[in-house]
Amino acid sequence: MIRLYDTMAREKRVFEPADPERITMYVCGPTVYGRAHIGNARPAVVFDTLARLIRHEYGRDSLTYARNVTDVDDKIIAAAEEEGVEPSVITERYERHYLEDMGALGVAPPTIAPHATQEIGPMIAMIERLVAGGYAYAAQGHVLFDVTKDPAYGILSHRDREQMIAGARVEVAPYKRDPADFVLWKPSEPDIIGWDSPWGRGRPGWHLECSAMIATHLGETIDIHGGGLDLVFPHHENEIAQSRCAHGGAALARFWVHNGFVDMGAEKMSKSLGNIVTPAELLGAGHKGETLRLALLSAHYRSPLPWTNALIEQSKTILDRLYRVAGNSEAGEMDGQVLEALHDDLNTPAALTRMQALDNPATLKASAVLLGLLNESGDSWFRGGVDDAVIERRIAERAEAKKNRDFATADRIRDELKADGIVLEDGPSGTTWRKE
RNA sequence: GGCCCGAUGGCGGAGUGGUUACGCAGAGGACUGCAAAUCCUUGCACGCCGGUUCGAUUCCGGCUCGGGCCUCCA
Repeated sequence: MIRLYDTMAREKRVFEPADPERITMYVCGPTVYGRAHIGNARPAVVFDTLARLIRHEYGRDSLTYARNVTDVDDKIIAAAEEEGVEPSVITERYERHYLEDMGALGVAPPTIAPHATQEIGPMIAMIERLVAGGYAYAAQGHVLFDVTKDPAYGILSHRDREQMIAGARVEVAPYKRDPADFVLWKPSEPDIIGWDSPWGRGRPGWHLECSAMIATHLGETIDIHGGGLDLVFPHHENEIAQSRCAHGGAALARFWVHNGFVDMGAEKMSKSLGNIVTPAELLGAGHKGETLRLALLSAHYRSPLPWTNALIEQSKTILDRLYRVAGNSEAGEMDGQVLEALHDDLNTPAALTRMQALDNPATLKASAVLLGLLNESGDSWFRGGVDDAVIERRIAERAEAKKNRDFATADRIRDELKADGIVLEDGPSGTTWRKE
């Protein structure tokens, strides 16, 4: 029995899918205009872990997990202009990087990865439905959602219209009837990417993309909608409004799950604040993807996660220890307490704590799979990619020196290997080695 | 200004109305030629003020501080 915290209900609820044979989950994916940072990686890792848990619980093929790619967006257009290339050059490049980076973190590809530019038809159809229903209006080439027509507007973020208006810090566009109205379709200048529509040539608004793709690929009401906490308002609130109004009041999602931020210092990591660290940089610096994944899972997914070098180093230490226990064992029986922790709103820190107490290699290995950890053999983790013949020869030389009680030579050999990132360990049955 | 979240030891981080997990780092010890790894031992915390209670870190209220959203944002 899985329990999940539902942002809309503001409490943990027992997760019961509408159809256990076909569970649906949608998570807001990347806007591909730049390299993903660690903060972007958190939802990918968190929802990948949730997907693993659901599949373990309900069966390999029970879950349809969609994570979209936003490949039409003003930031993409700006990046393309800056480089003097077509937007597709930008989006293809950064989508490729995104998949590489997430793959390194052990994030499996979602079942479906819909691209906004491939779904323009259904988006236009959805806007037409909203206009026909009186929920949206066209003005100056734009189509806007009329929030006054949706009495439920604000149910996710728990704020009413007066509050939104009172807090508005942005100038209200002149074509809006109500300050809280938001764009479904916006006009494109002739030199900007766009598609023909009943309202002229233009492009879809961001919020609408997700609503349309969800309806197309997963249905009107899905089991879980996920994303970062910063998407609650306005993005998800707007998705809800669009989808409910286009679908006769059907709820968009039965569970709303949001992850907290990765913090740098006291602030959230974000591109606009300029305080980002990317998986690519960290991997380039020699950190392993699994280390970063463990670091991302070391706090509960709803808590802020302070990102520091110490965290990365601690994660590596823990992973080394887990690999020492797991060794080259095959996966066996899963540990009940690890599973129990994950069932309780994906309590990965508690699961990791329990994993560190396990001494059965097969059990540890099987349990780690749920967190996407211990994907390698112990040999591969500690020795992979190194020419062992060279090292074995040096170990033999050192053994000879030790036999002659020539510890100076023995220590010199050990130091030299250390400088190459190889650690020697003298055990009762001889010397073994591992990568640092 | 509005709405929301959080505050646990040097760091990370669970959890609980009644002996305050666990990990990392630190200290001491065993082992080692010395290390490393491993094992043992160990010091260190529940923001402040009230309230409820036999008893609160845990529940309630206030305060302080921090963070988030209200604009693109994972």
